[in-house]
Amino acid sequence: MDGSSIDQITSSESKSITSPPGKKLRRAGSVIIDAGFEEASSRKVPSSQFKGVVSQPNAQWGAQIYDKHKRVWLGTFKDEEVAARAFDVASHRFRGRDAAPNFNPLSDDEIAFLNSHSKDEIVDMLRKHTYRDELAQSLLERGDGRGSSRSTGPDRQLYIDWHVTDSGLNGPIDTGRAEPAMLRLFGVNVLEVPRNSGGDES
DNA sequence: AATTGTGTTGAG
DNA sequence: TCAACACAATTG
Repeated sequence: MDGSSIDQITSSESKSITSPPGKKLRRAGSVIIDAGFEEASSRKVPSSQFKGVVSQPNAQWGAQIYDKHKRVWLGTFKDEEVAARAFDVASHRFRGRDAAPNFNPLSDDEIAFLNSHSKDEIVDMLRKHTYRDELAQSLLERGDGRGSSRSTGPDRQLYIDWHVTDSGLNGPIDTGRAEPAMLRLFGVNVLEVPRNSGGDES
């Protein structure tokens, strides 16, 4: 596809945006648990406070949802929150409005995206950790279909930062080029960087 | 060997 | 429906 020069992340010491991808970012507005108690001998992993999230023996987190007496595995995740939101996504897709999400209800855009895919597809995305990108991709290509020609402008690049939003989108978004307005509409911080910067990131 | 995902059980 | 636990299947 676009094998040539994906996105050169210009370092850009701009203060408006936070750290570049690859760095662990702090999340805001999340629930912080206090895992204060631990038994002396038992190595039992602490149970998750989130629905649909189970701890794995390896100190990771698994997400699962039950559909018709059957367990549907949603994959394993490094972060408890991500696993919890994976459940939220699946929950919305499986049970529609009856879903009991761990976090805020999903945005209309995301729900529309969910409804445009089968359960298996959504589960597959979650398990392969590609849901976020698929969702972003879908939203970026949406619209009136008229502004798409302009989005391919080669003289600008977008640096996209992320943070946890109410709509439930998090993680880095890989967009070659897209309409900033579209991204902002989705609650993503977008910084347009002129190409001549060409800095490197540390 | 390490990790993921399933079998299974038991509680709500 | 839900998750804890045990362990088989899978992956590196």
